[in-house]
Amino acid sequence: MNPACLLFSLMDMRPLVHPSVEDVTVEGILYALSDPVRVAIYADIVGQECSQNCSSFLTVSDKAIPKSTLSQHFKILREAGLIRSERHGVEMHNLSRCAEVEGRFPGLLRGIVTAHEIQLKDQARAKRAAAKGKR
Amino acid sequence: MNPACLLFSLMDMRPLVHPSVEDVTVEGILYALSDPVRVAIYADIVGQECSQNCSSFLTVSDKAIPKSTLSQHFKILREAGLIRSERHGVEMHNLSRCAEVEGRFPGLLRGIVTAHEIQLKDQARAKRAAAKGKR
DNA sequence: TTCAAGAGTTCAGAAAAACTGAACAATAGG
DNA sequence: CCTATTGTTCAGTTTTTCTGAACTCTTGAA
Repeated sequence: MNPACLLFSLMDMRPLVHPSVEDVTVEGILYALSDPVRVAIYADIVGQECSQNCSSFLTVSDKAIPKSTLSQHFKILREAGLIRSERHGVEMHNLSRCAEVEGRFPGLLRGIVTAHEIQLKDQARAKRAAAKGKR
Repeated sequence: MNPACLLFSLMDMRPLVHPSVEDVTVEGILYALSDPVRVAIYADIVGQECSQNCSSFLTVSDKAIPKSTLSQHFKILREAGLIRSERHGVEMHNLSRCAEVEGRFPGLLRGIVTAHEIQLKDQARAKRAAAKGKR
């Protein structure tokens, strides 16, 4: 048994599970980011300089997300190795592990985040065009 | 109604659905490639010079896949915009649309395929190390 | 110490999605 | 026409995801 796990179980704490970089899988990353809500959350965390707590995502792209669902989304992002979550008092700080993942899979996350940005811009442009066509 | 669709419906054929490049989504691509079987199929199609039919994947990485399941996997890859399928007589030829997707999302597919290759190499190395430890 | 409020997690039932055997279509070659 | 081959569709089963309710843990005030 891992000494850290033993310590944590003796202390009756449930530490958050973070895979080590070598245990991160491509499938896990792709699966985690194949959900619109999760990729929006991840893009936000990557884009922000300071870490974000979970509840700041109770509404993502004009859609209300129940906090139990949000908790699952964060768990999936965390266990895919995409983010690191740390308790700070009553709330959680989430920060991206993109540097680590970049070391193992160069170009992967950059490609995904860039593609996501391109898609957002295209959607915004299409929306403007549709609005212009109506009036 | 799209004239091509009308023609096809009059002819009672069911053409395969291929989204145009601008309708391809990041989520769709990530979802399609988040499955081990599908990413293996896709990597194979990308790697091969000539197009492959579906049944050549009835066993993927030492695992037998029912052909109904395989048909669904190909449908998902196709409707994500990752491959183009063409009937040639009784069988289907599948070829990659990576050049088109590269035009819309530069670096995305390269990053994913490269990451997949890195992971395969790491797994092979870990396997060799485990075998060496045993004997 | 006790109480209340806030952030997140866990659980279990409901809803949605994936898997797959069986039946089916479509084609090529006898 | 008959058969073999390739792939699709359908429906029932299995698996996964979603989410409201109850719960834990921490902070801060009384």
